Amino acid sequence: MQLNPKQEEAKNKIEGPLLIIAGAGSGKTATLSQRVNYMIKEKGIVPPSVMMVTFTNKAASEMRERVAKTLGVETPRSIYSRGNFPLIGTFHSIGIFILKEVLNNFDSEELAIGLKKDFVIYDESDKLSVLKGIIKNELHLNEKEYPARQIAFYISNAKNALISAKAYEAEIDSSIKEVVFKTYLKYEENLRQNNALDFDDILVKTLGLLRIPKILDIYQERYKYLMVDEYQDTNAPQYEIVKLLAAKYRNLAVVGDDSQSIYSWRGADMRNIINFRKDYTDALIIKLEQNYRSTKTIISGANSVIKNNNSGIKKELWTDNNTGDKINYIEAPDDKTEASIIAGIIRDGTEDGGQYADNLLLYRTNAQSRQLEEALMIKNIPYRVIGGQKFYDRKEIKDLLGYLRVIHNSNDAVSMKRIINVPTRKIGAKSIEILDNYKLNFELPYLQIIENIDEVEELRPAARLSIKVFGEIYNTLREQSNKIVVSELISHLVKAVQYEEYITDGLSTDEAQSKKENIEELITVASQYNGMDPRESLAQFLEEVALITDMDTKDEREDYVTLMTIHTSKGLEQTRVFLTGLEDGIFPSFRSVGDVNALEEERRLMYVGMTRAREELYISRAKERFHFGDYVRNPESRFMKEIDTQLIENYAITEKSLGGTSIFSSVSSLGGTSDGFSFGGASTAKKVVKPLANNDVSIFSMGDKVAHPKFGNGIITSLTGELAEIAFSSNGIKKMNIRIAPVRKL
DNA sequence: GCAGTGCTCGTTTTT
DNA sequence: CGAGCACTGC
Repeated sequence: MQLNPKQEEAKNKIEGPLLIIAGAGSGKTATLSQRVNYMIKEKGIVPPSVMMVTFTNKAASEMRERVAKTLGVETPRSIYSRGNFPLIGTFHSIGIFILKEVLNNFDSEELAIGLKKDFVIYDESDKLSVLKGIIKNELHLNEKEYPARQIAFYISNAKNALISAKAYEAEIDSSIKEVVFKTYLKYEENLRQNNALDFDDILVKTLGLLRIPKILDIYQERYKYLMVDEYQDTNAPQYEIVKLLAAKYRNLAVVGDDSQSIYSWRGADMRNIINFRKDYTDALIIKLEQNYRSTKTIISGANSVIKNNNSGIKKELWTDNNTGDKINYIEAPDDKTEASIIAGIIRDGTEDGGQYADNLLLYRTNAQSRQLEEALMIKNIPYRVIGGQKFYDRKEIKDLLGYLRVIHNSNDAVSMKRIINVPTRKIGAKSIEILDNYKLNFELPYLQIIENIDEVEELRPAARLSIKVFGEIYNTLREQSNKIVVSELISHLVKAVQYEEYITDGLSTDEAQSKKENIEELITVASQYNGMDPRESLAQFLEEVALITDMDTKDEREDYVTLMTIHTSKGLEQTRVFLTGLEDGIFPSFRSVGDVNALEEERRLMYVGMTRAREELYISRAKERFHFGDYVRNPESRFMKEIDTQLIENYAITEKSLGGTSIFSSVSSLGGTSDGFSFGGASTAKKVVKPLANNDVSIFSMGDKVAHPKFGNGIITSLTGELAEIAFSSNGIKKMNIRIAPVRKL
């Protein structure tokens, strides 16, 4: 791609500080990748001295791909590209990279950051379980009064503001903060003992290392050229990390758009980009305002919304593209109809030769995806939901990862508690509590306690025996982890602990099948590390799964509609975009309406959503929405009123566009009795309300094999009229009315 | 020790 | 409405 003069200028400015204000769709990625190319090919800069920070793993891998192409080398699959290549990753992945490298080369006692090598990363639920334990068992407080989620929120905010546990004492101005302080102290101690860190710590600990002069020196000397994308969304630790790394050579290019700053709730501070020129008074500032993505209409619409914000850097997006169609506004009577109209438009679009993949469906909150999914299912439209309940949050995946984590680090108490009795091996809550206390008092890894379990006198002999049995499995797996790569280790582990038997028992065949498929997928992901040193493959795999999100996984094989939150869509673009749920209370969120700053952030979110569209933009709202158990009527979103009316065309709701709702509403009115059936095609199988079956009894006879969604497969052992006795292979004999039961002949 | 049941409570947005 | 949780009865 040929760069325009401003992009060219940004490409050529290599030395010294540079701020690129890159509007939506202004060719930022092309500029950045060509800039890297220019540095290396024209300026003779060695690739490993370049560091580039992106916002998502997906952006990082795309950038790696582009850079690899221009350099004519193979794309490194991760940040550990030992070869002659720039370091490209998110703040978090680069942080882990630095932490691991430093901990492998320096004495951890000397570094004093409370972390040793082979650390584990705790996710949200791990964090909550630690906090719950502290609140309940150590502080003896009522969890209802002090919910772990709320405490976690305070602690996370403190970390993002670089306030340590000790320093938090100065923050106390309420009884809740008093509790936060106490919990925070114990939480940090707990992490240290488990050799674990949470997500916020990745940045805080990395910063801690870089504050050590001799460490900082290494990284300043190695990475002399720095680039940071989405700079408007950096938080305090990230800002400090960049500042330190850039302090010596000052070759720092930051890219961003204050109009697209949407993460302040996560500690991001827009002032970092606005004040860049104050931090680096000699900075060159380049504004990329020409949009190559969208029609004139869409750009005008987005501009008319964002101009209602007061804060920010002055700029205006413009385009040479066609005027294009008007923005379609759908005002549906209710949320079901809203979804159904959208599904109808998508279907009609494909009948005219379009692709499902041309459509992007956006919403404010993940919960809104449900209605849309149902409407798509009814019309048999393939789709994929990004985000929401993530693959790695599923029980079977968390269980197996729990095993891998305790194999990797036997100090990891959270994972140990998770798996020591999964599948059940008669190690109950009481025994786990005794082990826990023992570990806490003697500061021993689980491995050692288990090996010397006979010394734990509080345990009954039966419990001791159960733990010994577990200990043998655990030891075998640990030994194997040195000999076989992680993908094989998972297969072994599934067999060793009889995990498949565990999921087959007590679950329907459908559920068990989907869990098995998930395990298969996990093994597939892990097999990327085949051929590596076994221990190293385990370590890297665990790191990957800790940092990866759903949106990072590539899926280019099929034609499907994509659904995601507006936040997740930042950086993406699509031919036709639907922005749904434009109602005050939903978007903007009811939590923001009273607060000017929060409202401005919501408006920026609206701007982000609108500017995702290339050709067609649909905006929709429902006059009535089934929200919390009953119907609510939200007024039209204030953002809708901010769009120039001349740009809008009201979508005419016809009989045809309503078609398809009737089937579903009659079904859902039955309520109550529901049986899930999975929908083929989409990867996320969802439940749908289904009426009672009305089977033809005459097709069944004694000895027939049948399938039941709850009980699995079975054989009809007796049949009198409609009443059948069915022997299920894993659920025993059940009596049921075969006409209305959800059974299927095999 | 564990499954099954009834209860409560809740909802932004994510690396 | 539904996930998650405490409680109860084996």
